[in-house]
Amino acid sequence: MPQISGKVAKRAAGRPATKANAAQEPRPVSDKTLRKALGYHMKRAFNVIQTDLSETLKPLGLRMLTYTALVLIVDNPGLSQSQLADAMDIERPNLVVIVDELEQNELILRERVPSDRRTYALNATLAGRQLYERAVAAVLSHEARLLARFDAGQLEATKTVLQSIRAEG
Amino acid sequence: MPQISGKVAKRAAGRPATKANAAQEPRPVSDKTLRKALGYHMKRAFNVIQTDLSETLKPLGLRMLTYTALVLIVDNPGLSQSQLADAMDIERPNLVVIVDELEQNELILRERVPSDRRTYALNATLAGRQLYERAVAAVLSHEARLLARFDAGQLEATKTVLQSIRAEG
DNA sequence: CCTAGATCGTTATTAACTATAATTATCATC
DNA sequence: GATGATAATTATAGTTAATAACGATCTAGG
Repeated sequence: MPQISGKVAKRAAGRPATKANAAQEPRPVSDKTLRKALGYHMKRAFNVIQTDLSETLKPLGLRMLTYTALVLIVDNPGLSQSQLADAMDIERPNLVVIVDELEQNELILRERVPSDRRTYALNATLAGRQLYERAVAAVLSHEARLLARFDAGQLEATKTVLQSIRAEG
Repeated sequence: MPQISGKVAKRAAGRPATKANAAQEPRPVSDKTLRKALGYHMKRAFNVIQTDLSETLKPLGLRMLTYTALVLIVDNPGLSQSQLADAMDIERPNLVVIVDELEQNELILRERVPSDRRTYALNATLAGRQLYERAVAAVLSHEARLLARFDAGQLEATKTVLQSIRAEG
């Protein structure tokens, strides 16, 4: 899942520029057509953010999906796996292993609810809530550093666009 | 790869609201903590755009990766697989099957270059260039429809932020 | 009551994308 | 000419996503 970035720079730096290859100097690959689409920029930017996020979470023993699930469980105590899967936009079968992992790490509990014995009420343990605090702080501070150079107006416009794209579906 | 979206709406719509469940009406799941991070909005927005893109490309027999590769090959005739992999930010081994697929569909050619017989010069066929035209037009018009409601300033700010994120790595 | 249909969590399976190590052929350099 | 680097490839494994199907349970209509 972590994606390597910045290879173009590595390539460009590592050229000895001898007489032999001076002629066919590897001209940088043009992405003039791709860059007309916002989705292209979004994929590249998302790769960067996702890699950064993964490295932030790794020392805490979390991945992006387990982080997302843990945060939603802490913020919404007692929710069901179906609700959680809906909130995460993933299929119910794929959530099972995520909840399994959180449960095995004793970060959450699957509790039976008497009124509907088909469902589990998901609740975080104390350790889960403590990890939540550390993980959320780490994620936000990491991202703040990554976005430090932008002004609030730019970020607000970006957030607005991204949110509205999501809303339309 | 296409991700289902809009499930929350489906769920909310399908409730009969009888006496029994009126009490524990499924309150919408709160993402108040997650939404503090721009990466969260980016993932959701990217899912929407990616799903839209995949559906746009499917009738043309392309996926996101084969589309990206085809566009870069048409725009950069004769480039090598290493250059292409670098431009796409994927590992060289993973590019092989993509180039295989484009070649089997007779959209591109792997041509030996005499000056360096280790590399292939990738070039699009006539069919490849024709499909390129149709695919690029389809992608841009689809995205234009998806982004129609935003003004140019918002989109420009978004593009600037996304590009700079990518540049920093 | 009680049967039919729906929902919840689950298993199994498949496909797509990503990442790493190792191999072969070729090139560059000393 | 030997040594090391590069290009493409093979093999492999890990992660994520999508679908079908099942048992248990709930809901609704007769």
